[in-house]
Amino acid sequence: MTAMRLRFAPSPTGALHIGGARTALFNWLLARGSGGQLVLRIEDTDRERSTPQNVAQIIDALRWLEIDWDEGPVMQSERAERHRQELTRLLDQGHAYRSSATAEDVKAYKATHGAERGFRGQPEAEGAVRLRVGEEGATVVHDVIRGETVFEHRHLDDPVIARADGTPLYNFAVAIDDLDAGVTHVVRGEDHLSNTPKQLLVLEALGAPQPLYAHLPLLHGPDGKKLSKRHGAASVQELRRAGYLPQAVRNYIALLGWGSESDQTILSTKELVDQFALERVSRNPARFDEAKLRWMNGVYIRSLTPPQLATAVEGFLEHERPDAAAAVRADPQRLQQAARITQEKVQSLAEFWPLSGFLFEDREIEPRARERWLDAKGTMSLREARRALAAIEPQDFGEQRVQQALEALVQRLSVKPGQVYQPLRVAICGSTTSPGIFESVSLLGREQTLRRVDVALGDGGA
RNA sequence: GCCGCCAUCGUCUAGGGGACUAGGACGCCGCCCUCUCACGGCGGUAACACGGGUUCGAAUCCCGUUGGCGGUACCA
Repeated sequence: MTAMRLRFAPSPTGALHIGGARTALFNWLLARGSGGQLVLRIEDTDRERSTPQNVAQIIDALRWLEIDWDEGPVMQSERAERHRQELTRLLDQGHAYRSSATAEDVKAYKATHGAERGFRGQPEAEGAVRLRVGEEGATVVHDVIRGETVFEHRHLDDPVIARADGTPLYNFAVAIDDLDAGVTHVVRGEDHLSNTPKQLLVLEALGAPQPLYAHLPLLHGPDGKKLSKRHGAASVQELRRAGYLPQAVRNYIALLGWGSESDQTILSTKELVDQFALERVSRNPARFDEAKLRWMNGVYIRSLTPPQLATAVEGFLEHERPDAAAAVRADPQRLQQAARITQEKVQSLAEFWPLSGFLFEDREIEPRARERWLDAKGTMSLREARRALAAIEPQDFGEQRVQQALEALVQRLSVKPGQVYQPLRVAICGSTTSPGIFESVSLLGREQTLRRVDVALGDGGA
């Protein structure tokens, strides 16, 4: 594959959304797969909505996703001189003209000339700069994903490419920037397809070479509407906060609008790089389905070694629950063991603390759990369990020994296992769900276990 | 309104004229495993938007309709 020059060019008007993340990923996969480069450009020419905070947030999100770039970030606003230069050329050569026509004027024009008729302004001394679009002919967008789309010039308005004060507008700046950056492939969302002829026309007026285009299908929320907060985690930041692993997010969003030839669902980043091809990208819009991401995240969590999971959990807690992070950091050994026994029970990093935090802190017993399992019968079982566990020497308090003791008790009492395990579970973790009871008890340790049982029994502590 | 893009299970998709009684994954349902929750295993549910063509033959090609989406800013 020949090396491709790609670019990811977000506008810093908000957080990096899932759609933007996918665009970034696709560009990155192409760059890495072809031995090419990826340029990061920040399109901040919208002075109203662009903020440095958003820039920082986008860069942070890309780093978290482990998507890196070879050049940039290039600030579009810092290229004003270049833009002005080319704008002047266009004006001088008569490819563009100034016009004070407003959106209202365009509307009025269409009312008399027909709605499908492109607007043509009269050159004036002042006003915004419009690119002259010919009456005849058409501009054809050759899209790697969609094939050819023909835009007839007579339907196109003379687009405004710069404000009256000379500052460039998107469709102009983007054409110049892609040109100067030597971009070979413009891979972006389908919402830009209608913009492409304008950019092509700018390039043509400049006598400049044109890149290849690939317009990705748009991403929607579960209801088919535009993705928004309402749909849960819609930005990369939110995904991170929800406890997803970056590699899982990469795998999942790669599958939105693309599928490997082998029909594989779980693909490592290397496999993604090796297998991704623009030619296999779908033309249909896709919906973001968090249920599948959750499942996939679980698969990735289970594929981690306990030390790796421990590290991920710690990083997550540091970000989301500093208090819990401190507790967990105080006992790295236990954290690793906790990771081991929790691994197959969670689908996100966020579930770790609720499920296994009891290994690091005392917890109130949930009222419903107490009601259900610490009644007269449960209390009796719990006393028996306490006795059985107390009989184990502290240094023998391993999983096997705990299991033996408890299983023997179940047998002796001739009750269902749950009749012994559930009250014990509730006593040590405050809830009816936890990692396996033998592992949990053993990890908690003899002393802590007995103490918590006593508290639950009302025999000690408070 | 106008210009344009798109249309296979609920969702992501495979499919590029006969291999399709339409395959995979998630979800959902059932069974098994089982100390809770999960994991895992097995099985099941479920789709070619509609109408015309073209063809011996269409999910696959063409046209139309409908629907969804995008653009239509001195936003990006």
